[in-house]
Amino acid sequence: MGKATTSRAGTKGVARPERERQIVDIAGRVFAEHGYAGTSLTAVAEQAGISKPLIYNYFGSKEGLFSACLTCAGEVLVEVIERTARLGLVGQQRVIVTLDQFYAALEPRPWMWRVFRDPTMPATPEITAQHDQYARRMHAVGVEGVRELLHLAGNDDPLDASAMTAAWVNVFDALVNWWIDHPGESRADMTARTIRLSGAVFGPMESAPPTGAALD
Amino acid sequence: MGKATTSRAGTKGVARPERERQIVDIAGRVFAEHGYAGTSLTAVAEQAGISKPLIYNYFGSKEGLFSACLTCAGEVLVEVIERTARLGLVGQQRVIVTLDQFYAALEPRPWMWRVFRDPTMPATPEITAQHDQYARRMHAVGVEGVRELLHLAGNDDPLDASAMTAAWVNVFDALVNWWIDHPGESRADMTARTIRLSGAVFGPMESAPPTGAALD
DNA sequence: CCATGGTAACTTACCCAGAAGTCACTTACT
DNA sequence: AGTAAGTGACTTCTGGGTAAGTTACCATGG
Repeated sequence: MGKATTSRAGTKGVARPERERQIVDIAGRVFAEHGYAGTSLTAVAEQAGISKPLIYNYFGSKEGLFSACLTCAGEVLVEVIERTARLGLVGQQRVIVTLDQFYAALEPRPWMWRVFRDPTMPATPEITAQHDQYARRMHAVGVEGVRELLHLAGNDDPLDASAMTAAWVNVFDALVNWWIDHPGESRADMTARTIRLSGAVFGPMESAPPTGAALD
Repeated sequence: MGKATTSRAGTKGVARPERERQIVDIAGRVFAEHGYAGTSLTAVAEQAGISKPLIYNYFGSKEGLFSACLTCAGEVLVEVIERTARLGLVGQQRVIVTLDQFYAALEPRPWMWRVFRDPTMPATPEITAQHDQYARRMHAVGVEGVRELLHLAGNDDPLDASAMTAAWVNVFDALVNWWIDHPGESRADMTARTIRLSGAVFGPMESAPPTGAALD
């Protein structure tokens, strides 16, 4: 017969790396929904079906857990934007292809975007430095495209380029969040929508950009 | 001689309505900087030079205080966007004038925008309902302008209009936040910048829109 | 084929700082 | 004297973080 104690301690047969991935994925979802400041690790542990100390065992602190989520998000997002930039597309085509690639990257883990842009993330030097590193790389790619666009309009003001880059990033933000709020829409739906909206703003394109499976 | 007790209780000659306005203004700043979840009323009381119980006396709870800030922000923002819409401008002119009016409204209290868009605001029915009410009114005005623009491009898809409205709101968000992060720029600077950027995207305008003191 | 011990995966039960919220009280103005 | 403005000092509770222990798995030696 079993002991009188009904302790549920002991391994469940899940290896550390796999468990870490699972915790990061669930924590990312919760951070994205409530923000870093509004998230309690007790809630994360509950949703993951484990106990709080295991999180501390693996990640050291709440901030450490957030840092792991941020790394996951930052690596993916930077990779997408830098790879897309290397395609050498310009103007409208570049916008559409970049968004299409973002949708593809975010499809499995939409929380990454909101975690990366969480305004309540801890203001410690470590997190700030980590975020800045990714943000700078993304901003560099964005500002390069924007400067090109502004130059065509005869504008070389660096502050204008900075403001416009911020605006563009927020357009991405809006479309990604709109997508998260409309779970019925597939990635292909969103890309088609992006093309229609872009056409309404900039006018129609000369040639269709390469999207979807053509690049994945 | 004074008593041995150096109690600092007693009125300071500030009437309740004035004190309430002052508390809302300071709380708004703190909420905007750290988010609702990251803000402690002790810190707010400290910055206001009063004690915490006075806040509870006047606002009942942390949520009540946030609600007061939200009311302040919502009323102002809705008023601006609805009043501007009534001017009957269209397209590029409408965008520029609306932004110009937003800058003017936010100049004295820039925190209003961030409080209105705080992702960590309490998820209680009261706050949610209050925020939704303002958000719906603003969205309605925005979607009307966007639908018109899309209709000119031969697009009447309501989901497209919804997504594009979200994108536009976030462009506003980006420019307002950019402004908050660049305190050296005056409202006139920002409006001039808006006009340059709008021209680069849409092409130059036929006639100059009425901005600045012309409408205030 | 079984005991035995080492280790990795896990949990229960706790500590403690800080923040929400309250009570009884004090002071100043009219 | 009455009332509005205001506070010090509490209670309560949540949430980050920890100490110490429990259970399962897996290697070895008999």
